[in-house]
Formats: sequence, structure tokens, C-alpha cells
Amino acid sequence: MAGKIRARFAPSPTGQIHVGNARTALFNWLFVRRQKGIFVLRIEDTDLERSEARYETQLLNDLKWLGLDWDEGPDIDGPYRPYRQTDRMDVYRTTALRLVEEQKAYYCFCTAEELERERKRAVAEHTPQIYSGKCRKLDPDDAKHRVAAGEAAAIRLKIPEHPIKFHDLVHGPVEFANEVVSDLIIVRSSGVPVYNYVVVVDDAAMKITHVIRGDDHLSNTPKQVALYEALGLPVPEFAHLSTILGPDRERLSKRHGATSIANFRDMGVLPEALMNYLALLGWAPSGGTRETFTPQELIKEFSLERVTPSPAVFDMEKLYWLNRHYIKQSQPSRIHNLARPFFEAKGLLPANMDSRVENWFTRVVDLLAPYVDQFDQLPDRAGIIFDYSAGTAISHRDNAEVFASEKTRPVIQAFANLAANESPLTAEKFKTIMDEVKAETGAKGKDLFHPVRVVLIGSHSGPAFEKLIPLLEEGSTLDLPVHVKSVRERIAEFMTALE
RNA sequence: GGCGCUAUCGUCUAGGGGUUAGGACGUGAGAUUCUCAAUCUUAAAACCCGGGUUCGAUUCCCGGUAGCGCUACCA
Repeated sequence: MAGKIRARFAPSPTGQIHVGNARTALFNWLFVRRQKGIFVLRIEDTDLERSEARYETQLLNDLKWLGLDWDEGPDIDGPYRPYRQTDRMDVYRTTALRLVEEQKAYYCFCTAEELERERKRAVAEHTPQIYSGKCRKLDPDDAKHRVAAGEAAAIRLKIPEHPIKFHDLVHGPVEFANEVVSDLIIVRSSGVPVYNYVVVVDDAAMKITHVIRGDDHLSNTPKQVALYEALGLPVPEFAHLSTILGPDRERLSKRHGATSIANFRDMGVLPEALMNYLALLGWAPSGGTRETFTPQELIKEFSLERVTPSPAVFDMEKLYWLNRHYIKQSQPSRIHNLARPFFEAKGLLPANMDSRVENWFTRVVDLLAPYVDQFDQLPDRAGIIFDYSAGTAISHRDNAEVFASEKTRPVIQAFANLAANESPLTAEKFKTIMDEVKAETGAKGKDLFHPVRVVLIGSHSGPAFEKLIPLLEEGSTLDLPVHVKSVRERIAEFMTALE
């Protein structure tokens, strides 16, 4: 019986993980979980200048937040440890030496200037830019002696004399003419191995059966396949995922705004919404009509054969739609807990919330959550409660149309007369008052409610009064960092401002 | 310059030799709710171009074009 399939996600800890990489991680995870295989997390930190330990921790946390887990990795170890490339330098060195010994690789003494000259000539002659193979012809023993004598040398792999073929689960069979593939450097003259080499050594050592990664690696794959051959190891299956683009059809980057997982988390996007959205970028279920999936459903449906090879533009609006969907689906208590930090950050909540404030706050969130795309919009939305100003209510241009109506003044006057001394105003009482205002003025529908809304919250649109009014009244009696004005206060302020 | 990948509504996509080319986001309209949002209904909206193969190509093949990637002693 064949062994379990093994796939890996191998990020570099050089910054915050962005959606492109997260999508790669997700597809790896979905594939592995679907196949009941092993998911390996490996840290590619051979770029010593840019790698930082703190990014590694963040990376793991971001991945966990998204809802991914792994079976082997730097934080949990595993049978093919270590899972951090800087801890594997010995393997790379001994393997490279072995390849030289077996004459599958050779020392290269060419200088940067020589190589640069070759490159320029290739461009001028319209030929592929590949290494001339000058040092390939050197006598291996001579070369070894020169190295022993202290001469600087890189190690290059010999690319075979036949076309390099491999299979890609997304793109199908791929073939490169060997004339186009250069004898690549696998170890720099400084002794530091290069990415294309270590990735193969590691994938082979970790018995990776499926390499699922971004398609920016597609052109590197023939080099890597040659490496597997030189190593005498089986070539894995590949799956190259398309690039994620920004609205301008350029590769998505920080320039396009929020692109890291942490950004989305901090904006108040739910992990299941992000996961769902990312899954739909470049993949669709058979039938293609379903849009919302739980992680378990994604695992059940996912297959690499259904992954689209073409690049995809990241669409915030659709992410927001999914996020709204999942906000509505969530347990209220979860929403309350997620929403709280956003209010605290704006200084709207006391450091210690007693049960009354707590209860009131949860109702505020329940009232407003259906109105937002992301949680960081919540405090703004809550302006109708925390941030009332009669002056702006009157001057705001969105309300100009309301004031332009001749029915507005009588309604405001009638409402103020009836409600000004109600304290607190109950939802029931409000209803009777509105009935009276209606009878008195003859206004109904928008003519009736828009003016009242402007008086009470400064805007002609907003949540239902029957829920909103009790919240205003109760809020005004709570000990909060920012005083919530009661209905009575609002009416008084408004009528004064109106004069 | 060389090589590679890609090409269906604005966007994500389904589909596939003969279809009214399907769904979703977004947009417009209508219904509903005191308003807005939500919800429901509905409308507009696409097969890059040119050759071939074929009775018939959006679908298969070739070419072009465009976009992207690789072409490093970066990852």
C-alpha cells in the first residue's frame, strides 16, 4: 500500500503573511485534509538578511487564526525534523559535496563579471541566458585542489542533456527544453546554499509527495526536477497556483491596501469568511453554483483538478459579502467579544464593565452588527448613540432634503411637544406619541419618520426605533467614558439649535 | 531579448463541438419594513483577435495580441 500523501507549506519569515501565500497554505491544507495525508509546515529562513524570528511566530499565529493546522512543523516537531532551514545547513552541505563527488555537480570559479558578460552577450544575440558551462569542463580533481587551496567556488548542478518533463495537477504536462535551463548554482561561493536547491533537498528529505505553491515557481521547476534526478529521488507531483492580482491587474501587494492576514483580522473580518473567500479564488466546486462553505465542506469538496490556472483579481466587495453572511450566522456572544476591542480602542467603554453596561453593550452590538461589513466600522456606526450633535444634525447635507419638506417642521414640533418631557421614553410610549403626531400633522411614512430620526440620531436612516430608543434611554443612565444623551436631552438640544 | 503560464459578464467562476452560455459579488429596477441596511423578485452585463479542423466552433489545433511570471552566487 502506498504511503500517505504529504504536502507542505514553506513560508519565509520575512514579513506578515499575505493573502496570496495564505491561499497557497489553504489549498495545501484542503488537499491534505481531503486525502487524509500529512501537512508539513517548514520555515524557509535561508534569507538571513530578511528573516526575523518574530515573523515566524506571527506566521504560525496567522495561519492558526485562519483555521489551519499542521501535523509536522517547527512548533510541534516531527519525524523529519528540523523544520527550519537554518537548522538544516549540514544536510545541504553534505548533499552538495556528494553531488560533486558523483560528478552530478561541479565547482564553478567564474567571477561575477564573467557571468555578467555572458548574460549581456546572450541578450544581444537573442539567445537564452544560460551559463556557458565553462567550469563544467574543468577536471574535477584540479577543481577540488583549487578549492582546497582556498579558491572561492560556487557549486553548480549539471543540467541533463534531455528535455525536462514533469506533471502539474493544475496545468497538466509541462516540458522544458534543456537548452533553456541553465546549470544552476546550488551553493554560493560563500557556502550558503540557494533556495532552488534547499527546497528540493528538504522536500525530498521530508518525503513530500505533492508540491503545491504559487505559479511564480513554475519556471524554476525544471531546475528542481533536474535536482531530484541528480539526487536519485522520485519527483513529486506539482500543482502551481495562479497569482492573485489587485484591481489594476498587477500582482497584489501592500500598495493595494490591506493584503496581509493580520490586516484582515484587525479590520474585523471573520476567519471563516476569509477562508471561504480565498478558497473561491481560483477554485470552484463542481456545478459552480455554490458560494458558502464551512471548512469541513471545503475539505469535502476540494480537489486540485478543479483549480483554475488563470490569475484572479482580489475582490474586496465579495469578501465583505461573505463576511456579512458569516456575521449573521455567528453566535451573538462571539460577535460581542469580537466587537468589544473596537469600541475599547475608541475609548467608548469603561475599563471595567459591570453587568448593566455589559448587557447594554451587547444590545448595541446586536443592533448595529447587521449594518457593517467588518467590525472596525462598528464604532462609527455607533455614532448615532455615542456621538449626537443637534448642530450637525441640522446642517448635514444628507438631511437637507428632510428640512426642505414643508411637512418636517410641524412633525418635529408636534413630536417635541409630546416627547420632550418623557423620561425615560419607552418604546410603547414612543409608538403612541408617533400615532398622535401622525393624527395631528397628517404626515406618514417617510414624512413622519425622517424628521423624528433626524432629531433623535442626526440621520434620516438607521435602526428600528423600538430597539434604538430603549438603548438611548438606558445608555444615558450608565457610567460611560462618553455620556450617551437621552431622548429628552436630544430633543432639548435640537429644539434650541433650531431656533 | 529568451523561455514559460494565462485568456467566459466590471470581478470571482460553471460549462463545453449544436446551450435561451449557468451561478455569485457588484450595479439598476421593483416588493417589503417607519427609514436605511438586510431579505425577496427582477433587469442589464461575457466566450480577446485571426486562421485551421468540422456539417457546425466560445469549446479542439496553430498563430497573433495582451497580461503575468521566470530568466540571480533572491526567496
